[in-house]
Amino acid sequence: MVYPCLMAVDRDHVLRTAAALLTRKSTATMDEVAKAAGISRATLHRQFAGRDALVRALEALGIAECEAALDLARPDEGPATDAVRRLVRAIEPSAGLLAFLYTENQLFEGEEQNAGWTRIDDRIAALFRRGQAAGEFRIDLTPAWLTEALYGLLASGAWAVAEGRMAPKDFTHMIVELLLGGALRREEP
Amino acid sequence: MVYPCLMAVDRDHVLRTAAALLTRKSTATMDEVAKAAGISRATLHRQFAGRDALVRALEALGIAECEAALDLARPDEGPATDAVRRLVRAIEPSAGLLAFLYTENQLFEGEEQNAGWTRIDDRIAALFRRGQAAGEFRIDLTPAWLTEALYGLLASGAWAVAEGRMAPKDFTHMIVELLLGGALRREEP
DNA sequence: ACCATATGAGACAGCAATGTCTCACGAGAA
DNA sequence: TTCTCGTGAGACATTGCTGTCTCATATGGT
Repeated sequence: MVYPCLMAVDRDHVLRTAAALLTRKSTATMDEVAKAAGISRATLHRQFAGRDALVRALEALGIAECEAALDLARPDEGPATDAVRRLVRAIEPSAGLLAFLYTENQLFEGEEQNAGWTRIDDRIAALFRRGQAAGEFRIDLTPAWLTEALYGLLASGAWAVAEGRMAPKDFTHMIVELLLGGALRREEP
Repeated sequence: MVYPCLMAVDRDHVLRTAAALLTRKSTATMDEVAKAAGISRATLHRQFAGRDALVRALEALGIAECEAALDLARPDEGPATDAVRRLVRAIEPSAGLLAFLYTENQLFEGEEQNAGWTRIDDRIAALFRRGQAAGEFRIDLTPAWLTEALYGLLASGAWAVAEGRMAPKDFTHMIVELLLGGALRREEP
């Protein structure tokens, strides 16, 4: 019997290595990506038709991880505040990849973006909208902007951690507290 | 009499055009930059030795505009809350350029970054620290993170406006309210 | 042992952008 | 007019990355 393709595991490894590298250096060469993954450029090119295909695959990975994080966070259950905290916590391992894709997406200006992002945007925006409807969140900040801001804060946090300006363990707390509570000190109750 | 160089005004025009273009398309060619500025590639090359020099000049411009915005915002006067609002308002016209440089800075990973950014970081962090000392801001979010988050929100806001997902007039309000107040609805006093 | 398949190494051409050059044109000063 | 200087247009070589190819090797199943 022939097992024609056990590249699946390798493919995932390459993808994650590439994600880690491109997060740090978004202009890394195919050669650098290959070296980082411990394979030759030829093999890299066999698995991903070209740099474009690699980025697309990373995009698909990012989308899948976001969806998985959303599923894990149960955004429809309990207080929206807690759901947001669960979401950030679940999405933390993917934050670096997300930060890369967030800036890379600026390149896709002409073309239509992957429908997966729309789905994710909608699910996150729905969470914020639910929080507004429940009276937890203020209504003068639109769900779309809160979603956008969440992406921005995730990217900022990922970079801050990557460059050693923030301790990894503070990631979730810093993002959630700023996003939800803001910088202002609350009045004592 | 000979007037050897009235390129100063042109240089500024080219710089601002390049900033506007690179904000939208960060991989724009020297040729595209030149065409956008209404000059030939040769002239562009005469004013900026190369693409690197152009980006450096844009960085200097961004630093100068940030410093000017900080001066204008008087970060040491009055409540820190108001100072932050003044700062965001003053920095709004430069937000696009800032967003470009914010992502471009990820490229300078190896080299030391321009000292100007350190100065600006320090001034903004000092503002947040002052707010903390005055009891306006909570102390569990570090000034460094608040500074980083401000950059991230400025970039997110600039992109949201550029892509039509946010009205330009909402820019300052959305950023300041989220940064200071957060998404949570405040208890009625 | 034998065969199949994936891999690594490297050669190769193509391409896009860069940086440098020359030259002709035109506006402005003398 | 005449001279000068900045400019635009384009040619040119160079560079770095890409994508494709071949071939030798190693690994793993039969």
